[in-house]
Amino acid sequence: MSTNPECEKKRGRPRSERCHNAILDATAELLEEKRYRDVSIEAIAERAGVGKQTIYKWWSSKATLAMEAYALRVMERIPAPDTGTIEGDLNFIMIRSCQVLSQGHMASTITGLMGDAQSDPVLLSEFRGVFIASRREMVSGVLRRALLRGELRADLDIQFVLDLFYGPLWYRMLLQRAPLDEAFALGVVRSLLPGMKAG
Amino acid sequence: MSTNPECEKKRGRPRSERCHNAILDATAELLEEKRYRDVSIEAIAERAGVGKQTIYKWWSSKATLAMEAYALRVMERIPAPDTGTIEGDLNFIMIRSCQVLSQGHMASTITGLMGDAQSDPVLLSEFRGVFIASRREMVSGVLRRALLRGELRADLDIQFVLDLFYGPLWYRMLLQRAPLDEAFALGVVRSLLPGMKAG
Amino acid sequence: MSTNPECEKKRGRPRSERCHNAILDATAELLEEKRYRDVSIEAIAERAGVGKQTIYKWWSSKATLAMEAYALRVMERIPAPDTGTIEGDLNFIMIRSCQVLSQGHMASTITGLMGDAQSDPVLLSEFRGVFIASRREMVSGVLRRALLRGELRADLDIQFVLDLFYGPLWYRMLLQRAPLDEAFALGVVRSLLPGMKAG
Amino acid sequence: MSTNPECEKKRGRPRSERCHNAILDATAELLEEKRYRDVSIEAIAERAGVGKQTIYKWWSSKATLAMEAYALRVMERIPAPDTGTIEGDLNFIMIRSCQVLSQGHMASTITGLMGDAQSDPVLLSEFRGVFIASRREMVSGVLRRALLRGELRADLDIQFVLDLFYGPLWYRMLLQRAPLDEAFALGVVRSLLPGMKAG
DNA sequence: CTATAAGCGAGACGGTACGTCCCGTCTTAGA
DNA sequence: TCTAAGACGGGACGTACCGTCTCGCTTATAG
Repeated sequence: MSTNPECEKKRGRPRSERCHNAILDATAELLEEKRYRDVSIEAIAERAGVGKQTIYKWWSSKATLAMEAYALRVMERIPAPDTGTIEGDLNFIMIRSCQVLSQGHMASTITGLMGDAQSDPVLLSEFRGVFIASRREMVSGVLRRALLRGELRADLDIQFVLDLFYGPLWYRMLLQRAPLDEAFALGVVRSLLPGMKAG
Repeated sequence: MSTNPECEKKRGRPRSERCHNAILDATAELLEEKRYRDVSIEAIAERAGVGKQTIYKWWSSKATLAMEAYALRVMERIPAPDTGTIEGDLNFIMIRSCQVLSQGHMASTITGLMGDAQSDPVLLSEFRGVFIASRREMVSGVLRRALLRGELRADLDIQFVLDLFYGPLWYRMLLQRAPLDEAFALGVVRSLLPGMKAG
Repeated sequence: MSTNPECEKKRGRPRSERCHNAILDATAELLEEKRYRDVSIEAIAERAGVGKQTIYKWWSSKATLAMEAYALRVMERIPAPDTGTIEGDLNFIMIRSCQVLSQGHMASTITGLMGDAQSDPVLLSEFRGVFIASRREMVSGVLRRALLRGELRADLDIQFVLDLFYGPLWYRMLLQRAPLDEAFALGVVRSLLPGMKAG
Repeated sequence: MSTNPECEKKRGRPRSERCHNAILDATAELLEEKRYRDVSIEAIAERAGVGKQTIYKWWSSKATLAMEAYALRVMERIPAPDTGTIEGDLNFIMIRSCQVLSQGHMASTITGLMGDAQSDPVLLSEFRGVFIASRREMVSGVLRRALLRGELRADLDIQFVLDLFYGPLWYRMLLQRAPLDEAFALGVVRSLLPGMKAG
């Protein structure tokens, strides 16, 4: 994220923390005000009271910047649950995820990022890292715990289950065909569990 | 699709079929050569040997044009199967879908369209109509047939099943975390069927 | 003007008088509403309720059309005087000319026409014919009458005098440095007469 | 001319002198190659190897740019004479002016500028400043000198005389009815002097 | 206590594409 | 055959941002 700051030698004026934050804040603000597409680097720079070069210096693209500024903090709103049962855990996660992804320009930002990422493999993997991996790992942990408890089939392909789990959520978010409500969340979990349960 | 064809009156020079096609062809060509983002209306006009205005006259945006030019013809490559069993039908559809969506700049185009569509409800519903609805209806027919045959639970929520069916596919296509191969296709169907089957 | 209508044979639908006038009226109206530059053939056609082609059929350019529609009728507002003395005649003409050329978008139209005419010798000579020649001839007659009366030097170069007479008027109109008022009109005549008078 | 040079502050990258000149040169070149009307900002930018925006940044219109690029340097070709007599001075100025205004696309450029200027008071006064004022002031000086020498009537209205002096020249240039030759130049001076001389 | 080296704001710059306007030509149907 | 309507290729408009490039100023460490 925004290049490694732990440089061996450090001559010259050190990076301004104030400006770093101002840029991230401006980006987050603008992404809440308007759609990803309509947020320009130029506007971010102006809002942050910063030269464009300063942005380009630390972030390679609007996408990278947006991920750090906006997306990360959003992803963190879905913490790892521990209700004791796999059903409870998954329900919690799915309901929370639906809530978070329903908010504001979330869908616009995510699709925008995806669009940019399709052009750029590095960016795409960064995107996966930020938006996907951390939540997948969290759910992964939940599933492994359930396995240990003997709730789930021993031969479960966790990565594949994660695709089945998150797929419908993203699909609905992007298509906006129907709301990401609690009924949907519970339905997804209920439908997947039969194929996962032990016995 | 390129404005309504219900031309009650037909005064003035009629729309040129040649130019209509030239534009669609040029668009399709360019979308195969480069990413959605990098295809400009200007380039389409030049390739088609057409004035920009002529494009703007019939299509409101690059997205609308791209959908008509490129996407439609791609979607048609997934015909309705009839293997006799729900398992066979769904496997066929999913395998074909994976193949089609893996090709060329497909993912880039779709994400680009989605990005544009997030800004514009009209466009989004048009997008759903073109890319989603027709295939959903096709699968819907397959499921209803299986219902009549008694293969599936009578209380099945077909629309919801469709989300579960297509969700993982789109999720993988967009994230490019793993390939859309046959193993994946068969796995999705195998995982969903237990929760759908009668008895 | 607008091509000769007295064609020998006359098969097919005859030229519509209504539309001819509608075009001229629309042009005149628009030239009174806005500057020459800002009047487009397209706007004239629409205002006149006429196809563009109909305009192009009868007039070769906006300039030609404008001259016929607007300028001619203006020029006719400066009739030939006969006060009995050269001084009286010239004063009358100059005062009237100043009045007419001060009105509305007159200057804009004339400069616009001139601009177009600089590119096109045919148009320029047409312009001279419409705007210049008729008034020059009128003044020419006035001068010749005065010559016969013995008021003026016998060796007077009438064409040259006309340049001196009209030059300052156009110069002021175009530069708008100072108003085309009566003082100016009388001043011009008063200044030129000494060099023209007999004896 | 090209926005104020009174840059109190000078933050940011300074204006490129090279590009400033490249634009002016390109404009002058193009105005010598073709008519004012046919010179586009786009062509100027391309010829100068410059972005369009850079032009729009420093000049508000093609007219302003043309004046600075082309007209100014032309006007300077008519220096103030000092032959000792008013007749000699005026003859020199008029002959020179006729020569300069006869050259190339001069008439086209000037009429084009005038056409644009009729729409825009600011531009018109700028036009007067560039094309008119400096030469008028020069002639004004010549006349005042002659007044001091007692050659001219003490009550001479200099501004008015200037209209009489320059009017016929512009009139002929624009109408192209007759050439701006030496005979014409001498004729104008000869005709005006009687009304100006003292005694 | 300088020198050197970033970081930073400001903003000029070459460039690409945008969406619009109007040009002058064309192609229909109907008068 | 004329007309209204309007589609069409084309050219230029003026604007918005892109990413890069100077500048002068500021703020550090290294000599």
